[in-house]
Amino acid sequence: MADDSLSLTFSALADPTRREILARLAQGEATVNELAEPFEMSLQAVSKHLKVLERAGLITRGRDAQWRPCRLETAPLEEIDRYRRRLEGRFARLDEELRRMGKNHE
Amino acid sequence: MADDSLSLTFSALADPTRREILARLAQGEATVNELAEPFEMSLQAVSKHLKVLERAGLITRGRDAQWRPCRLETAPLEEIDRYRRRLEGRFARLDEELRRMGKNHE
DNA sequence: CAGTTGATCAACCACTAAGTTGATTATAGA
DNA sequence: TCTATAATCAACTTAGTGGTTGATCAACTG
Repeated sequence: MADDSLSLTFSALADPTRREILARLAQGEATVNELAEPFEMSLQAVSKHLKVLERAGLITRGRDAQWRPCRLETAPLEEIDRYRRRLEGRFARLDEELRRMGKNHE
Repeated sequence: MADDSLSLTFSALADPTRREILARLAQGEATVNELAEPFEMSLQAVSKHLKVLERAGLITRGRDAQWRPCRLETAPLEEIDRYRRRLEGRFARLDEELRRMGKNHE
């Protein structure tokens, strides 16, 4: 996979398990064990998912004794939103262009 | 990879080549050859990328003789935007909650 | 210190993804 | 009909992902 920040973010969000983890973190900080609890998979697997989310900047991890509390970070979400708006914006201008030319682009 | 629609969309967007293709399509329809032209890779590879984008609903393909003109579709972009807003919305309410409780959550 | 708990590291396996080349299909045009 | 062009299909290679288990590290607790 490419390692630019948009690719990392989109790729991190492309997994349902990771999206569930983020949904949980939107309710507040949680430890690895707490995050792993709802899933069938092993703790190690969840730990790997967290590493992916962390690399994408979607979470940060603190330290509290032997716990590593995770928290959601929204900066990458803002970045994908800017990407989307840029793309849709260009497309909208095209749409307008075609309309001005009187073409039927439907 | 999971085959739910959010996963398909995020996964499709996680590749820089595919994002370049979408950027090109935001300027207007294009054929496979036209889309492949800027890239070093083979035509077949680009054709595969288009299949991924099509499966995610990010493009549709028409037919014009032997050409298969591609066009951008924005519905999946709207879906990821709704996802983002939902997630950030929940997070914002948490933020508010913590503020009401007088906690320092920074 | 010994034991327990939280979490990560390491090695491995099965599957998928992204690229290649070569063959094939479909249409246009001489 | 024969050839050229647009695109896809098929088979294969390589590398990466998501999961497993077992070992290890780090910190609290008796």
